[in-house]
Amino acid sequence: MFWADELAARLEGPQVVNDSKTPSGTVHVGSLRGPVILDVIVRALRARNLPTTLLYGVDDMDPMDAQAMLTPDATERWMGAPLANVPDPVADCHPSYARHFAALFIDTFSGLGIHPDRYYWMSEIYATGQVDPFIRTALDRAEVVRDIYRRVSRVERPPGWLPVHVICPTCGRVGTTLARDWDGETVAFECLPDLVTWARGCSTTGRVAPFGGASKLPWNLDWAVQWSMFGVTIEPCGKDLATAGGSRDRSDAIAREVFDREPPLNLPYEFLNIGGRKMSSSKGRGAAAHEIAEVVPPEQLRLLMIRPRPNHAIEFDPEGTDAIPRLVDESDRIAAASAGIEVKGDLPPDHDRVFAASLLDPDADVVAAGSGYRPPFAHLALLLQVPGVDVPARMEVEKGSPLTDAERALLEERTRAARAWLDVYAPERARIEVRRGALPPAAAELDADQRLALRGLATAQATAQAWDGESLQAAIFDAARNAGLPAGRMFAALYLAFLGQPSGPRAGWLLASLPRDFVVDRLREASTPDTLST
RNA sequence: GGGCCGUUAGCUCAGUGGUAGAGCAGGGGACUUUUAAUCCUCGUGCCGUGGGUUCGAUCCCCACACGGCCCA
Repeated sequence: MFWADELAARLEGPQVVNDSKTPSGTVHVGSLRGPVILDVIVRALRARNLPTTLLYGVDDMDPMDAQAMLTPDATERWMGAPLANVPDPVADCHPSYARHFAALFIDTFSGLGIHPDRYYWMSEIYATGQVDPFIRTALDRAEVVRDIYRRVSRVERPPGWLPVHVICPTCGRVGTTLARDWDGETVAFECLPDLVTWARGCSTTGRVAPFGGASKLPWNLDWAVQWSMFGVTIEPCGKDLATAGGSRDRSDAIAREVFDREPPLNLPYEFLNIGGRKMSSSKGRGAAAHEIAEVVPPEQLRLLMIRPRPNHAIEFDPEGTDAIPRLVDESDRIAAASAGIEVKGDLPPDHDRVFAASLLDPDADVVAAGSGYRPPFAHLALLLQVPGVDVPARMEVEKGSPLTDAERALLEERTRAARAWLDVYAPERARIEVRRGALPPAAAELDADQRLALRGLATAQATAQAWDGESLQAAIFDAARNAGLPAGRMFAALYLAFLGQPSGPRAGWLLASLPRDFVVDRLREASTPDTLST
């Protein structure tokens, strides 16, 4: 059974699925695995007719911290301040740093078919006072919180430590303040210059009532508060948080012991690793996240992330490999099989469910979606490299009937992806290059029959009227026949003469894309043995 | 130091308590007009190592090794 269906089968009643993210800067495409997994779970629950809500939170009260410094986006001036209060570094009409980077991330959701029922922003939630009762409870039970940190994670907080971060009324930082002495209404605080290494407080001291947005809870309490506030029943989380004694364990304990509520079902998931993080020195390009989203169409990106079980790490290495064409091919096999078309080889269990989960539209007709014509990726990439080829027309010929609107849209999407793939990732052998400068050395392999046929083609084309793919393709077959050469060897001869390889794209169109003089000269050159010695 | 995952055909990965599978790559073949397409055909790999349970383990248990990632 598909893993999401297995999970859904164990559950009963209404479900609230939640996830949240700190908008600390640009994110890795691997960060999308969480949202995709969430979406697939929600679909599986709804397929069982369980009323299900998908929430997505933005933890924009979190400070700009050491994590943000790992991205190229952090600003020295604002280190320690809540991300919601940091100005947008790009100045493209977002009200804050948090809004800017959250929007970048969230905008990719709909492109991947992910549509949460509701987004919430913690800065807004805090401002409304909804968190106040939880802050009060946390302060009343500060010793319990301290004990949980000690017991679960072996983290020792100083005596008198309180689980709350006041937002400094002087400098606006939240990451630099230490609170103590909760009297039931206010806490004393200090904004310390050296509390953390990544931000410098302003030394202000005072007392404040930590409510209505004047403070924020530590992240582990925030998390548990979200569960209580929204009645969350399922919340998968990444392995970085799910490790023993880690963040999730602390929040689970806080939910139980501080807020008296059983934490939601966890489903730890592994990361999506993009192979060999090293920058490609040869091309000066890296395997960066946004590049992958450009090159892998959304349906295939979803498939990549959901086909393995969530607890399996995914190693994806598109750089100079055929990983992307293979992913697309696999997707096409699953699609065809889901439409009832016979395919070779094994399929994942419940392949039609896997296919449905990969589609952007949760209500899509699986059979209709799977039975459309899907141009093979590598073949498409090849055709795109021959100038002058009418790709849609070629695809109609190969399909055997006109393309539907959906098929045309798929072709366009794939054409963009294939071009980007050739541009950034494709291995050299997937690229074709006409050797314009000189006869490729490999042409020395040509035998007498092949040379004769090439010469015949040269003679015919020197004076031919037409210079287009169809005509040249026909002329190639004619020349082969006249020389008594099997068609396959004729084509091999042409590829050796022009590409230096024994095979290539449709030869007629390839030649038609080149100047006639060059083609005729090259054919003659290749057909003359003694030119090879120079 | 702790945790999770992995270790099966060149590569990517399925898999079941009963003498191992697929895709891709690769080899071979077919094709007088889809010629890096299409079709046919070819896979004996100590299923990481060592123990244990069992009539029998790649699949269960225990160690260990190696690899990856994460937490501290």
